[in-house]
Amino acid sequence: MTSEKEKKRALRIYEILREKYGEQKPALNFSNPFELLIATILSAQCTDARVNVVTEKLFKKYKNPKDFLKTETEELEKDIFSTGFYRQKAKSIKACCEILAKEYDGKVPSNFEELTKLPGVGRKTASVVAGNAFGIPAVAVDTHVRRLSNLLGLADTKNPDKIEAALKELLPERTWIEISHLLASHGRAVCKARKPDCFNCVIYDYCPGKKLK
DNA sequence: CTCCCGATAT
DNA sequence: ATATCAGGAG
Repeated sequence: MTSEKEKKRALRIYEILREKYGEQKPALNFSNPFELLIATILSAQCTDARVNVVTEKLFKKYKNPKDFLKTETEELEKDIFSTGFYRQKAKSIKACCEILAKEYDGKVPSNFEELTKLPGVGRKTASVVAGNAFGIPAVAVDTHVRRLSNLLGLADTKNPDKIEAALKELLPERTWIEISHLLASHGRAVCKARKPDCFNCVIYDYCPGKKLK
């Protein structure tokens, strides 16, 4: 139940953000699909800035799934400690690498469904990898996208899967990968969770959830 | 719904 | 000192 008017409005929001923030690339540093996969797993409940600090050293030490498999879990836990949830993440990465090595010849699968089956990889992580490593249209719903989508009236639910569906319905496929980045960028820079800077918001006029006058 | 956990803003 | 931030699995 998506009217043309709503689609128009959503596209307008996209265009304004696109104008302000320009070409978007992931805030996570990576140089190949495997690195993006690992970085995105680490980014769960952790800022991208922190993940980048950790991966700078991490990717010098671990180049491929086998490198991770050669290492004791305890050592890996130390290497990723500051990203939080380090036991879970170390376990996920190990299990992930096991599968990549055995079933995918050490490569990262390039389709969404296969990605989702990997340990520690949910729809958000799978969308990030599919979109940014392989150019497959996908909408990654992280906490920023969730918050801004609701604030902007692009979605009315806390359920990430439904937000993803709503954004895909509202916006043309060519904008899918970018809209996640744009909403996240705007969420980090201006429409911050703790203290939204509505004064400096370029989409203020489109925002029913504005906090300041 | 609960557990997993450190970093940072206030 | 503590509230808030940031996803996935069971």
